[in-house]
Order: sequence, then structure tokens, then C-alpha cells
Amino acid sequence: MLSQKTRYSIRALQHLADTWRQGPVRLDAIAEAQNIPRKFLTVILSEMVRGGLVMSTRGRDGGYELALDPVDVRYGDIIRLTRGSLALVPCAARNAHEHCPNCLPEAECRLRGLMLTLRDEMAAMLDRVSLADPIALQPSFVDADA
Amino acid sequence: MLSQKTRYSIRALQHLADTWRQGPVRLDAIAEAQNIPRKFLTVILSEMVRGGLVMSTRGRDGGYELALDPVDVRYGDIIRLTRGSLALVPCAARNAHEHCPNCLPEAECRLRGLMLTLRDEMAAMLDRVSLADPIALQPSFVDADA
DNA sequence: CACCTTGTCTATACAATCAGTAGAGTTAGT
DNA sequence: ACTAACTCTACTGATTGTATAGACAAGGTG
Repeated sequence: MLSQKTRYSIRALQHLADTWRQGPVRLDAIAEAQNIPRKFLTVILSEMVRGGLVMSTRGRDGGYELALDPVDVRYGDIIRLTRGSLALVPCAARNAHEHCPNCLPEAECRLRGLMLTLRDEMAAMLDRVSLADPIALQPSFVDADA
Repeated sequence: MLSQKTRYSIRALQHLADTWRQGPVRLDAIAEAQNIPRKFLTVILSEMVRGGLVMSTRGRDGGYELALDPVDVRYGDIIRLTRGSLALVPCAARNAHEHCPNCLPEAECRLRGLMLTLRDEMAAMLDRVSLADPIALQPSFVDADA
């Protein structure tokens, strides 16, 4: 699961993408439009600023805006920034690789083999879509599950 | 991330798949071979039994075995059983659908649209692979520490 | 039947992470 | 200066995750 914080981050960035090139947007405007607790959003946006995805302006008429063109902010980047990795197990992370506790040696772990493949598929999908892309709101339901 | 418990579950089931049709396997044998805390494994296997993936036999020469042919146990099933859903956000679950707190109306939520698509891709992949399938073991990373 | 082996179940403890808040500080425009 | 904005560190409470304890139930064997 994505944490609530990651979900807020993404929605905040979508908001900034929608107002791209219209000057800084005040924190309160984002909080209200996106239904995010104001104080929590300060923490989230500060993190985005430190991560280089967002620029802030202080003082009167200050606020936040994207640091990059929305085209260049891919969903994979956002998730990597907030969560450190796209992988579903620590040992399958491409960047922030870590050993799983109480596991078999990695070279023998089938779960890891599977999760590496899955991670790559997820990455391919998430890195194909940017904040500038339109997103189908209700993709057709496929009977992929029983 | 998959929880430690889900990871243990999968490794335990892989072990049972490997010993398929060789009679019940004792809990201690699984715990030792798979490096899983014994007491925790009792909880995990009981859950698998209740979920219908595993059968147990009590008494002397008792133990656990798969309730189904390994071919019929897909990784998607296992994750759905232990975690309730494959989705990365509650509102994108196909089965256990739930609203996200503090979100926009679902019909307008782009994050949800994206996550539904991603969930479907993940499901397609995880439901293609069963416990009977060989899994390519990928070499572990060459890292400075080790 | 007595007994040992193995699984079952409920309760609990402990720690880590998550979600959100507090509040003093900094910067910039007027 | 004054005020409207963002910034930073710390903290708290709730929830979840990991694991263990211990009493109980069932099945096979002599």
C-alpha cells in the first residue's frame, strides 16, 4: 500500500501540475482543494522541496510551484522520492537495495526473483506516465480476479 | 511493501510445493528450511489452512501439505489471501474496495485511475505465475558491504 | 487407555511506523 | 516594523507489524 502521505504528495503535485506556469500556489489553496490537513501538508511540501520536485517562494504572494515541467515528473519518480523504492520487498529494490531479514540467501530466493520482475514491470508503467498526462478516471473493469 | 508475514507465507508455500505429494511436512521442517520463527509460522500456517490453501494433519506423522496442486496456486491468490488485495491504494481494490480517507470524490481522482491500471497489470503478472512454475533467480547485486 | 506428538486458538507484549500537530523561526514584500 | 507566507525540529497518540506464551484438541501407537 502507498501511505497516506505518499497519496497526499501525489495529489498535491497533480494540483501544482494543473496550475503550472500560473505562479506560486499558496499552501492553503492546495490543502483546501485537495482535502489535505494543512499542517501535514507543510511537512509534505517541504519534503518535495528538499527532493527537488517543488520550488517555494516565501513572503507575500509566496507559495509552491513545480520545479520541473510536468512532462518531466513521472509517477515513478514521485513514489521513489517519498517511499525510497518501487519494490515490494527490500531485496528487490534497484536503488535502495537492502537484505530482507530472516530470508534465504538472495541467490536462492525465488520470491526475490519474482519480485524483481514485478518491480521492473511496475517501474516501466509508472515511468511512462507523467504529471502532464491525462489519466483515464474509470478504466474499464477487466475480470482479472476471481 | 509486502509484510514479513506475507513473505514468510509465500516461502512456506513454495516449500510445500517442492514437497508436493510426499505427505505432510512437519512445521519444524519448514521453519528450519525456510528460516522462519517457529511460533510465528504456526500462526501463518493456521491462516493458510483457514484460507483453504493448505491442509493439516494432526498427531504423529502429521504436518502440512498444499490443499491444491501447485499449478493451481497462483502468486496473486496468495497475496490476496494474506493482504486482502493487490491494490496499492484502498480505493483501487477490485475485491476489497474501500474509500480512501481525505480523498477527492472517487470519480474525479486521477490517482485512483492510475492505481486501478497498475493493479490490473500487477494482477495479470502475478496470476500468470503459479507455485509450480520455475522462477528465474537473478544474481544478487554486487554491493560494497555484502 | 495412557501418552506422546503434532497442530489450533486466544491473548498478549513490544517495537516500529504512520498520521498529524505544536510552535518558534525565517524570509520577503509593503 | 508589520504581516503573510514558508521552514524546521520535535513530539504525541494511534495503529499495525512481529513475535511469543500457554492452554487446548486431535490422532496414532503400544
